[in-house]
Amino acid sequence: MSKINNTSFGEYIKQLREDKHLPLRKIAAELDIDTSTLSKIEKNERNASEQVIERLSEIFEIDKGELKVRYLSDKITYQLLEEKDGIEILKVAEQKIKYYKKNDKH
Amino acid sequence: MSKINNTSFGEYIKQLREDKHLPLRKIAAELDIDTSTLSKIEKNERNASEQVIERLSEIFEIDKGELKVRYLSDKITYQLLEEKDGIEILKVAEQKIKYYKKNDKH
DNA sequence: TTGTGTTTTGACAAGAACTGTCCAAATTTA
DNA sequence: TAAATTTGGACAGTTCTTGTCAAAACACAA
Repeated sequence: MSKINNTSFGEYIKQLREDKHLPLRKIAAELDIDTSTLSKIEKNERNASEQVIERLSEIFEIDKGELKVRYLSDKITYQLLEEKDGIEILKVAEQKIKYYKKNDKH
Repeated sequence: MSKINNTSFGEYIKQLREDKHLPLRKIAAELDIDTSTLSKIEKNERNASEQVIERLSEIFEIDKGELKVRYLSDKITYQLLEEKDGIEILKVAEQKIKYYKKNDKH
């Protein structure tokens, strides 16, 4: 199983930021976004763009792929949380992705 | 593993419709949507609303839950098809959903 | 407590994405 | 060929997302 825990994307980057005792203001400046936007990203109230994710991975020196996994898994979780058959939906999606990858259809 | 094959949602309902030799026009009327909209749904170019999915399940006498699984797994597959770590993202999402369900947090 | 820096919230306009709708072109069927 | 079916493009209306700003709420040292 994966080692990524159940911390949300927002909570995770907030944690990274606080570990380094940096204010939102500073990170937001480095990301070239508004402080309030970053605040909302940390509270999972706004999307993080591809660019923001990339810069975050640089700033905190973490793998970009891992960060994307955290981000996108969060989004999918959110989409399925109210669904009765959430887990089955994921299983079927997994089959489909494997099928498409196998057959080179992207 | 699930028994749902790798047919897309659109292809699937198109198949159901053609098996009964019914024109788009008729089904669209029953769904109370435009013929061209149904055409696009069958080609996966438009979203199917909750209501449309429900009516489709009635018209073709299939389980609504299964139809939703087909529909939503398609959407998720599409979101992840270009991602390098698609499968891992699904695994992490699965953990998260289980975690939330266990802790009753919806 | 006041003052200073930080974080959160709500509002707003601009832009993007999605919807239902119509019509004409293309395709299929008879 | 003619009729029916299917598809594609265009359109306005709506909803959702975005970046931006300013004020409110908060934390906390002096």
